[in-house]
Amino acid sequence: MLDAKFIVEHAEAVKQNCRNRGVQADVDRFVQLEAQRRTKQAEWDELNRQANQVAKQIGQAKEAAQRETLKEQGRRLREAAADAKKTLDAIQEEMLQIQKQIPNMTHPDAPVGDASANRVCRHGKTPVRQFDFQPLDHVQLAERLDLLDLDAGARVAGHGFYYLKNEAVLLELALQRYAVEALQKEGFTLVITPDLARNEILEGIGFLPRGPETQIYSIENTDLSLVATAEITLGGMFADQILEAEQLPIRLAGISHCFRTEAGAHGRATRGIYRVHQFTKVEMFAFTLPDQSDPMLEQFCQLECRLFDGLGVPYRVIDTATGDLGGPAYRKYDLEAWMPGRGEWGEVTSTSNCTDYQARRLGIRYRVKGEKGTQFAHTLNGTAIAVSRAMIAILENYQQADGSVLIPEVLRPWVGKERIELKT
RNA sequence: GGAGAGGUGGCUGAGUGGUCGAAAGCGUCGGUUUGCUAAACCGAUGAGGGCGCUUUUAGCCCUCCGCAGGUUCGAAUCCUGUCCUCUCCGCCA
Repeated sequence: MLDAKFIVEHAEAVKQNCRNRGVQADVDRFVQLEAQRRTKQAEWDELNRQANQVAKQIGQAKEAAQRETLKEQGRRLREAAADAKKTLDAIQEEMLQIQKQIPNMTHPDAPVGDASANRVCRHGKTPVRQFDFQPLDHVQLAERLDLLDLDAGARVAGHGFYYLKNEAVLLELALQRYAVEALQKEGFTLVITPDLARNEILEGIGFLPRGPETQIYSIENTDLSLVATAEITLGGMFADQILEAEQLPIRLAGISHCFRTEAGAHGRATRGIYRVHQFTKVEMFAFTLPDQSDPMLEQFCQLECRLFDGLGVPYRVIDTATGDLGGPAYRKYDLEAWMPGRGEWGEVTSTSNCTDYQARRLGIRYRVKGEKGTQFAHTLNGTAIAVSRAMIAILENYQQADGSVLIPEVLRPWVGKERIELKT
């Protein structure tokens, strides 16, 4: 969420930003409501002040008759105050609805336009491999190597679910271990988060748990949902907390399962485990001071690059265009890995600087010693490893002419072998 | 799941209808003292919003004692709901 005062004072910039991002939000109405809110707020304050004054007099009044008169007066004032409050609440509710639709402001260097304006800003160290045979996609590979059971997944839980088998299980664990150890060396605090969270937290991060378009599975008769990413639970860790400035930045590396309904995504890249309802992800998250968030985004992006360079997977880095940014993001980089079987680049990581947009909703603040008041922290998130997609990239890039798949060297200590052989 | 206790400021913790945004202690910050440090002493020290001022500094008002409602002229205090924490019992990986 943007600050209400900021919206009012920079209405034109906010409107332009909405246009750049292709978002409809009635900024003018918001500005108008803010003026009304102030008036009503003043009215409510004044009525309360009077009522408080009367209440004090009653405490001191000696005569019963005088007390009764004052009581009546107090009653009327409280009623009037309640009315004013009702109007005030209605105004604030309408403002909140608009405010929630307004996306974050955008980094001046982010390309302006829709998804076609996305800018490739760099490539990984590993070159795209030229095959001297027809490469298979991960589904074919997994079938031949007995790594995946999509049929059983569908039978048990429906389309979009899957069983990992044999070396794929080891690969999943190895990828987690690889990411987690790398991040620990970088000084991240390791955490395993809940896989469920309160809807209030989801909303604070910027997910909508309800509605026809929702990506979120919710738990019936509770206010809980399955998390779509550990970003939710990591960001929620400090909800309503006041941090000390010297604690920042705080960097967390969290493991969670991720659950997504993928509503409306049928028919598009649905083959295999590219788009699934459940996967495991190692996620980076940071809470920073405002002037630390830009460099932190670069750091997150570099860490993602290093992880995929280490895996020996070819990738490119996308500086996401305004029209393709999610609401909370100020700037976002995606890593897209080359997936030979699919014959296209596929998103494997995503890192965003959300500035204070999430922190304002979640109440994540910091205090500077010696200064009055508190400020909202900045939050950033970034994928270290999304296991299912990383696994596709590895299987497809490391496949051999004889049908086997080499294990990336960095993962061999955990997989315990250097090659996945065809079963005979 | 059952029974009980409890959620108050950065922390500990007092406060059972009015003068309580809230004692006290700790912590933190500033000052005095001091060769330095410590101790001691003095002072300051919650958040959000509004008015005012606008060069700065004051000043004033409202809201907030987990959260949401209710009773009342008046609620941290009484009532209801809810969330959370702790203890004991049960169950269980």
